[in-house]
Amino acid sequence: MKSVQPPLCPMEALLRVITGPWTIYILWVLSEQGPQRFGALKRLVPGISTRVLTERLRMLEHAGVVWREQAMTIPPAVTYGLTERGAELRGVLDKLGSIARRWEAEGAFVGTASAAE
Amino acid sequence: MKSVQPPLCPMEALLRVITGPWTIYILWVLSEQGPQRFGALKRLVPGISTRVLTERLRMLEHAGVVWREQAMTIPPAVTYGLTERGAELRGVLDKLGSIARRWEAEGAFVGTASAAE
DNA sequence: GAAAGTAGGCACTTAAAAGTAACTAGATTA
DNA sequence: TAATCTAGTTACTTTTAAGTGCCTACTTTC
Repeated sequence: MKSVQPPLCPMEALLRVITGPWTIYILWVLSEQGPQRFGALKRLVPGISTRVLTERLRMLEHAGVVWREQAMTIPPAVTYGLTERGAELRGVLDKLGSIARRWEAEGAFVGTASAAE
Repeated sequence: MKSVQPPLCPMEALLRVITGPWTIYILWVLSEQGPQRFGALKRLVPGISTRVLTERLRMLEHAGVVWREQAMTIPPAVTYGLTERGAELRGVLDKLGSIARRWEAEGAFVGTASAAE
């Protein structure tokens, strides 16, 4: 038995890609700091577990939002960066971000969760 | 012991508002069909449980995205609709939606989950 | 010869989110 | 008199996601 879930929207699919606790943060870092290696990325997203970071990167890669480049050297070096699609996404996310900041200033998120504490 | 969670972004806060399985769907319905009463809304979002619908509406109301109007009649009649903030949100969501549709056409979400099955 | 560094994989546990179902109140209708 | 309608609430269960820690392979460095 599976949950019902709204079926239609491609939007749901997109949101399922960009949401989840750390995803936007990762995209943000890749966008601001440029392409990063796995370890560096992990350090730049403090608190994330390898497991989740790996999973998110796989998912983003699969959706074509980030690219992955593996150098077959012996301590393997893997680098991740934003694709064109990722950049495109960032455009909208920036707009969303400016709304978010304004709303925050207006106090929209006060008790919504993730407030202080 | 609490989970760490990325602290900074107001964006995370906003995304926490608009995500969750049914939220956008609800916003979409309110945007397309206009203000609706609770029961009608539930019928327009097939498969959702009262529990989740209530919770989402409370959260959206709290964030100032939807308004709630209760007529104190005896079978109580409660109506929900989009606020100005909700309309503003819809603007961006539309953009995100057009990206989503394009990406879908390009096959971005094929194995991302929520694909056919 | 031992330790460290890279990019994860795998198994196990825990916590959060969602589903399910039963229940409320008072007027109206059959 | 009993059932129905509205807009939920509450308790309980299930599902899903996330966190934690341990393990690998090979080379270079100490």
